[in-house]
Amino acid sequence: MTTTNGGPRRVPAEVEQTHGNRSRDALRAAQMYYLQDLTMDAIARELRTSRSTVSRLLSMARETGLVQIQVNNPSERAPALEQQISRRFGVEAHVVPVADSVSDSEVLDRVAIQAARTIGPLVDSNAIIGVAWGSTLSAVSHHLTRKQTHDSTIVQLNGAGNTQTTGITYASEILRRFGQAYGARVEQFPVPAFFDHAATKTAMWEERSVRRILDLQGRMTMAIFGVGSIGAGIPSHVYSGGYLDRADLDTLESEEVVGDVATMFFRADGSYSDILLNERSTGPDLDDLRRVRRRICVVSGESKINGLRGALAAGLATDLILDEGSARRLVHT
Amino acid sequence: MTTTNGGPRRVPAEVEQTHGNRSRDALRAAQMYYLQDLTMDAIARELRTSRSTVSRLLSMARETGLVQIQVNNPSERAPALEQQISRRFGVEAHVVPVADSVSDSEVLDRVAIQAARTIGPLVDSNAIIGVAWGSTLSAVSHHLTRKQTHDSTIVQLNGAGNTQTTGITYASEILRRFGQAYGARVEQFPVPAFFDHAATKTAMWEERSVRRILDLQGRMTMAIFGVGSIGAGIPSHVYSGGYLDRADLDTLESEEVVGDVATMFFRADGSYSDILLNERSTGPDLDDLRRVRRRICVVSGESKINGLRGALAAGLATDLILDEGSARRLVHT
DNA sequence: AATCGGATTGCACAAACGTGCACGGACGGC
DNA sequence: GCCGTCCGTGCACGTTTGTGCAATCCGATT
Repeated sequence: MTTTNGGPRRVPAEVEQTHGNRSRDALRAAQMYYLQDLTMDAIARELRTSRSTVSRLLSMARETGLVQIQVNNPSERAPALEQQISRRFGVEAHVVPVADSVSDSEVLDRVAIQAARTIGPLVDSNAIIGVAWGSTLSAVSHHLTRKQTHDSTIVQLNGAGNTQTTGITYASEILRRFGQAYGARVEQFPVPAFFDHAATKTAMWEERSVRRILDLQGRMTMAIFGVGSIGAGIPSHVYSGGYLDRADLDTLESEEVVGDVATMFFRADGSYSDILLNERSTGPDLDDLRRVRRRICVVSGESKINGLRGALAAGLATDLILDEGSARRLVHT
Repeated sequence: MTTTNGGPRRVPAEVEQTHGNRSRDALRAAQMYYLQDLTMDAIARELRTSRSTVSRLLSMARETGLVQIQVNNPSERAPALEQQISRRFGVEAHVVPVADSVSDSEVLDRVAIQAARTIGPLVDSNAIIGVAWGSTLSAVSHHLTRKQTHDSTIVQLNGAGNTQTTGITYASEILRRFGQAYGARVEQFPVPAFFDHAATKTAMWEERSVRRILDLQGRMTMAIFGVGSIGAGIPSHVYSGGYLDRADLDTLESEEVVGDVATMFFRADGSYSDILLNERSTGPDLDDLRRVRRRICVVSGESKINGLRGALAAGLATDLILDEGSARRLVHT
């Protein structure tokens, strides 16, 4: 029992204490609210505080991962869409329900929230998690729920520098959020997205600082990425953000590239071995990527469908999280 | 779903549909509410229904186990009480936070709710779960959350008949609820709680119908029980419900019995091997009980503390769920 | 065809909840 | 010691949610 009697809050002991009390209260409140179905009002009385404080304790408990809410659609009857996708493409599908009427940006946001909550339970201690960057991953990173792990590492999948901005704060912001959410070390990959000359890449790849990252990547237990798509709709970050020049884009087109994962490109049939630009890209070799045990692909918006098809054909993902509209287009054509 | 054949249950694809829609909607709603943080109002619009329906869909989703809410107090800093109990008694302790001011019956209720939710995640497919009876278990059985499993069995731990009532509806009601919650078969144990003569028990124990139950009990993967306590406070069901006569009670006292689990008695030091009444009791041999992998003991109210001490000394439980007041008394004396 | 009963819906109201705001104590720099 | 800053609190308000009730739907029975 650690309540002060009625009067003002004394606690001459340390900040430790105060903090401890707060988080202990959060746990108590969470148990009473979620496990015993008391109202916040009742909890407030037992905790000798105000209802608003209880409300805040509870949101803290949720945010810090003290409370975890899972939604199962267990084997019994996974919605038809997910089953079809699973069968046809050999991935575990998580379809995010979204009515057709909502705007693209809202779809992204909602896919991101659900992706973050789906990923959470999959993160283990001692994990090495590769994370790409891009608008999708950025959105996801904003909604991660905290989960304490030991000895986990977040490693950047591909360089982010480009000719106009360093792009690094953008990517590192994403990584930082992941690291913070899971209490993990963060390893950035301080190279441009693309080298101008393949030879430079070859040279850099021999540098020990780079090899350290490559080594980490080689030992990834999980990778999280979106897809870029060429063609219909809005071009993704990579195609419009100053990473590639006109000539590069033309080359891609003539090579029938449909999209990319972590700035490594592929065709509609899933082939990628002889695409020139990949020689200069800093993304992970896709053969290597495919050896990672858990590879989570997050996709929002139907404009990405072409890229997604290619990525699936290439077998890049084990898990696919996408909005309902895209899911439907994926199977119905 | 063990309905009598020829019942009103038709399922001409029509109901299938409707029912399917409803449960699919519940899943969608749950995802949108718990995974995407939409308000019920917004969900109602996307589902083209009213907000109240969404509210009901969500409570259905919770009740049927579609949504699972866990509260972790992970290794980090398990509350001091739980750690102390774990260390001193070698059980995993789950302390239910309850202010001192609330009434005994409310304590029981809240312990029961939290126990039910704690047990839920531990139930697996192919489980054989032994369940005792008594006021504690009855309370727990009222709050179980549904969880679909395959090939699980609920087996009654000890007979429930007595000289005045058959006591069977009471016990079977508890079992039925467990079975329903986990989609499990229910195996009753149709014998009295105590035989009048030990010899009758010996004879009955050779009957094949009884052996079938004993065999199941021998293969239990989990056992759930409360404790009875002799001495302070209100006597538990067993001691007041017409199961034992005056002579029995006197004998127990002279043998220094402090409590029971599933009508098998023990002393404060945990010994039980030479207690006469156990020869006539239909509860599981405590040596056998101790071989069960997971043995969950639910205790509410400080009057049970004596019995609980004995049960812990006898090593009957692997997991202990109890209210905060009892937990405190357990360690502080 | 008429009717019955159970299940499901939306409405309306009350209860429960989240959050901007202002207050007050604790801490640290000056 | 004094003041600015930060953090946690309770209050008040608007929003969100649960639920009793009556209306309605749908299949089943007579």
